[in-house]
Amino acid sequence: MRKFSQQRAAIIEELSSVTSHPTASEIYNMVRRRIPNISLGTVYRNLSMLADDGAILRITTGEGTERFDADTSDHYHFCCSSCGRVSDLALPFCGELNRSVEEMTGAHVQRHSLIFYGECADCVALGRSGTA
Amino acid sequence: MRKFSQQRAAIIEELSSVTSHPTASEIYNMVRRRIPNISLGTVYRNLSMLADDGAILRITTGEGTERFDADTSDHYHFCCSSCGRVSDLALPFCGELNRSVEEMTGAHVQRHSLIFYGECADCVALGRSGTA
DNA sequence: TATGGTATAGTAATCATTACTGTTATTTTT
DNA sequence: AAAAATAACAGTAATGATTACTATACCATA
Repeated sequence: MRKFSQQRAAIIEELSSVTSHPTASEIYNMVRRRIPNISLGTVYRNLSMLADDGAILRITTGEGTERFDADTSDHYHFCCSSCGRVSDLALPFCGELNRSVEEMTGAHVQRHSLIFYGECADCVALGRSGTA
Repeated sequence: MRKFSQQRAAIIEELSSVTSHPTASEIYNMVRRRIPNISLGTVYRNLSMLADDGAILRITTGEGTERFDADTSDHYHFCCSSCGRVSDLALPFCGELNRSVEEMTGAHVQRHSLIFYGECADCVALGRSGTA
């Protein structure tokens, strides 16, 4: 049975306290304020376990590093190519898509990931472009 | 102006000859049959340039390594968690989604990526599960 | 044929992530 | 509540994909 460690609790709490979809090392720095000698490996291991359990979401944007989200409700993301930020979208979730793909392919579909890429409103306003 | 090198031509040709969405090192091995001393760095650099130019597609599945696709038409992908294969889906493409997100957020949306995850029909039939 | 620009091969470096090892914490059993 | 069993930890080393670097080679044009 899975044991309840302070480290795992702190990771969940810190991740739940933000909406910024932090990376593993950002979470590491957040948790270190509470548990100064926590190991980066511990953060990675717990994030993986939690994501595998479905307790948190792992977001793969392709911009180098994985990001994590404590909000496990079905939703989609936007990733800004200029500042690198990832934000939630209030787009309706299409659960039926999974069923469509199953019928179309015979595969067993577990989930899908929909990510939009571009320049966020802030970056557009500031005239930034291209450079992360 | 961008120069047309044999290496780049070979990379495009090899990638166009398959529908398997190979990784950079798979493409490296394919091209090496024709240009034995081509460098892995050359493959990576050309794949990046081609993807940036929109001449090929870069597919980020989150299963460790990036994959590439010579088919640049708008389409979606399925990624099998058991065998790791990535396949094309004949799902209708929703270009209007980009516009919706723009109106909703004020961002400038360039593209979106929709990937389905699960166990492909072959793996379901063979009773494999979980292990890549 | 000299010049400037782009690409290349080969190698070294980077960086996110994972694996390993001996120790500590948590749970379960007595 | 002590002991036994097991999961998790800290710290560090290893892995592996990707990028950067450097000196050389190719190609076009003046």
